[in-house]
Amino acid sequence: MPAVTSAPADSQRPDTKPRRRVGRPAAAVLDQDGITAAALQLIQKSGYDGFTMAALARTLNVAPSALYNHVSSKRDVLVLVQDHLTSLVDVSAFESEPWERAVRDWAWSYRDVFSKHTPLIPVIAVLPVTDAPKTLAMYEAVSAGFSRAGFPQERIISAIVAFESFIFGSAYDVTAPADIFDSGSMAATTPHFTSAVARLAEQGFESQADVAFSLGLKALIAGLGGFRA
Amino acid sequence: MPAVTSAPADSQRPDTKPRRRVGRPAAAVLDQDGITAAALQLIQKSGYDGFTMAALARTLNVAPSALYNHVSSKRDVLVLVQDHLTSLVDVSAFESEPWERAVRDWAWSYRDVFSKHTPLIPVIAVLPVTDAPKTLAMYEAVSAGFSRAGFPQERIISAIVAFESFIFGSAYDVTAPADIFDSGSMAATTPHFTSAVARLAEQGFESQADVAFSLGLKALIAGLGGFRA
DNA sequence: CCACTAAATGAATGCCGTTCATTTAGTGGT
DNA sequence: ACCACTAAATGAACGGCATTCATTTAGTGG
Repeated sequence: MPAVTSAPADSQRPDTKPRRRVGRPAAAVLDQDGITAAALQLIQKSGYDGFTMAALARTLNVAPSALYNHVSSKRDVLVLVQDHLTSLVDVSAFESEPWERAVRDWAWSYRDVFSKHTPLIPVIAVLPVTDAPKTLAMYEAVSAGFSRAGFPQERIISAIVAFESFIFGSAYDVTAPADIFDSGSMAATTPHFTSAVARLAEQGFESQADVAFSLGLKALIAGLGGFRA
Repeated sequence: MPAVTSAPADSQRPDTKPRRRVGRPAAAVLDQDGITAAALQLIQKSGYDGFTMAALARTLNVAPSALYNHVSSKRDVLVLVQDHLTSLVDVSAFESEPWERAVRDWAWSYRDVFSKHTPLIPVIAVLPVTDAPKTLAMYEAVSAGFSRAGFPQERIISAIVAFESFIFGSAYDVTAPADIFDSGSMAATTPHFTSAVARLAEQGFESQADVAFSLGLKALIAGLGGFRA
């Protein structure tokens, strides 16, 4: 028993409104690059909450379903955006600077890019590199830098993964509210923690996230750098 | 003009089915602990995709809307689960072992717990500690350990945050597919990376994620441990 | 005993991603 | 010049989701 939505069957030629375009347009309106660019713009304007297939389609003056001729899911769009963003990560220092400085610059740049795009982190973290050519290019540049710096081949990937893990985790920190560690009414029962938080706050100019990132990064560079021949 | 859904108005007392219970039950069926336990069970059985308010309600033999008497949103439930899971993280070594070993045990335990719950990471990472008492308790235990080990007060929080960032990032790695670094058809254009991947694979027994985690953790412990008085 | 409240129901709402039959404008082959 | 084919659009569905709300009812405290 189908629910009849009662479209009046008596309209012979309704033409109450000028028929909208349907069918193949003069030239293709959409392609993956256009979709990626529009997605990025939309995300910047409306955030990841406002990033819907419907909203994306609207900015492209197209029906939502049209997107699916060029992309197979919303996740696909996120992968495209991710890959584009990764191409913005600065790996140039690997070709001019000593390893320590190169890693440091790369790590900061990487963190800064994705701290504005943390919803992509779960996507990147498990994405096969095959699906993201620009990401693969970044890895190549970094691997080459590690290799040139004298890293033993069999440690390179592990070291990069360690850096990346730290970078992704730190990207979240950037977005955390400033008072995240305020223990409020529980302060009395957590004396060590509460005092440590107070001590940090009372002398902190720099952003908390930046201090922690700087500290950890230095440790990783010193520790992992020790593997070089 | 409300859309009339045409319920036949002629049924005086339909009683086609025995009326379901409605109204206040003998005793409250739900509370936050019960919801948390059920949520955790459901997540373990059906994963985070299968974790719906409707599904959760079903396992509790309750209408979905009933949950909202005890919890204000789905995110709330996730916070409850997160806090419970954090109480499973082992901090006991801070009371018996030297700092290096204690941090190591804590970090592995922390990573292992959340590698099975990565969808919670975006939640934890930005959650004020006030909203999660057991999480706060973990921080207290860890802060106390750092303090006892001679860490300067104003570095404690930053050091913990650095560890945590690394831990969260590494939790994602655990869930990544084994062939995530297979460069496929692009292998020719990424020689350094491809060879490094091959070298790692050819000698690797241990899980890739574990190797990277172990390496990075050692570096962080060595580097950050240097701050102790 | 009665007013009040906590706690349940189920119907409705408004999104969301995705699918599908259908339409149409170019394109390549004969 | 025609025609078969295809790429690319449309809009109407669909099913699922979190959440809201009026309503009902069983205990509870004064």
